[in-house]
Amino acid sequence: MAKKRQHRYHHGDLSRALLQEAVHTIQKDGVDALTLRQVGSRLGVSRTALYRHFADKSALLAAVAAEGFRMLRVQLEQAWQENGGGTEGFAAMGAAYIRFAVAHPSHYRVMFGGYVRGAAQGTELEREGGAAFQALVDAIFALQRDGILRKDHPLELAQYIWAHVHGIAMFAIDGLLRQPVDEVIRFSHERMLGGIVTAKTSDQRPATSDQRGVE
Amino acid sequence: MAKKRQHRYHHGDLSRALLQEAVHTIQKDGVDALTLRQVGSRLGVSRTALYRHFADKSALLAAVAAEGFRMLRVQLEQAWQENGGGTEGFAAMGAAYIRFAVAHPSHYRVMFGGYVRGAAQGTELEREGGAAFQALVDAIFALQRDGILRKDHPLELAQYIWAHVHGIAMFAIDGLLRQPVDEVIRFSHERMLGGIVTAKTSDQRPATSDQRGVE
DNA sequence: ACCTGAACACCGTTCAAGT
DNA sequence: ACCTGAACACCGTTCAAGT
Repeated sequence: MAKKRQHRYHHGDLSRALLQEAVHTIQKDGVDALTLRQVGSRLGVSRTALYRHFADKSALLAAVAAEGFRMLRVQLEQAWQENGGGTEGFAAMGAAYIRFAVAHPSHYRVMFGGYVRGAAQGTELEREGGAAFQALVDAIFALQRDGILRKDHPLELAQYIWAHVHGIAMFAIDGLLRQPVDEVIRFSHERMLGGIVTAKTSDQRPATSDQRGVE
Repeated sequence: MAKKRQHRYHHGDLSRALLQEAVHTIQKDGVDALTLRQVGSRLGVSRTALYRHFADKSALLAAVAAEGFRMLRVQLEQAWQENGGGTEGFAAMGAAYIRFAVAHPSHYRVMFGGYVRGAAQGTELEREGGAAFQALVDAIFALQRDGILRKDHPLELAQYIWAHVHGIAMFAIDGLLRQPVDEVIRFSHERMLGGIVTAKTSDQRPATSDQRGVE
């Protein structure tokens, strides 16, 4: 519709606009279709204007990923707190994770697509990613303290749980889930807590010596 | 190394050579660094020779993914059978999955990197991917029949398990695992079977919040 | 500071032409 | 059938130059 050409400099927050436009493009056509030139021209800006705000293309993608981790962390913390922690909060957190991925697939794909390999030392991305993971670790601490979860090494347990929701999230995004996502969330939560072996009527589990070998 | 220029046509199986060279490049420099021109020139072949064997770049990647799924399926079936099925076979299968991903990260990344979106209808890729998944479903059928696993909907259960090993595999490939991969495999298998809730059925509240992981 | 056009060294893909 | 070089329409990135 013949967007009027701006001969003035880009007014507001170009950095933010570039980020949004990149996310929008990835959402619509995939990350491989993202070109800096098109992002610029969509915004009525020169194709090199972007370099005033991002070092290069991978820096733009790193910014997308960092934003994604920040949004994810907020969702996770919110889900935990609004449900008062505990088993309820844990379930809500898992659901929030998967729903975030489904709601923001382009962010999610960039976050875990390996586009951000080398750029991850001491950057905003690393910080935000670590903070999101920490939100889960904190929840696990609390659940262990309250005797709800096993007293495994918290980091190992967090990794176990994160890997699972990550796998579900990726399948959901890729359209590989055969059941509705809410059903998968429910099933996953239940089986994650209780395991997948046949439910014994008498006793719970064989005796795996009360304490696991430390370290 | 001044590879002698071949003025004759490429002798043997160019299709196979292209595939191998592509995998090698992805392994070394990542999938974004893969260029058809370089693959051709590495093989001492014109940069358009590839189009006699693959429709385009995404077809080449689809072939990499299909090969990956075929190799994975073989590994899974072998692990299951060589361990005589049952709980042992199941554990071996999970370990084989993760070890495959670690041993062939470039295949694995292409298999699940979303590079193969649209091209997946009725193709070799879809067939191979389906066959690999079926190997897991077959094992689950057997485990349910033998009363080892809960009688959940097999597909749902297979998806639950696959999502988990997939998540672990991705983390392993991305270098995000904080523990040795074999330890993660052991831990995952144990918790997947038995769940993550506190094992104690009797009351017993001994825990005075023992040593937390000091990370 | 922030933006610009021109230029460089690349891409994937097509196509008429060779053997 | 299989391979080739030239050509087309793109890229990311750099840089001297504008305001």
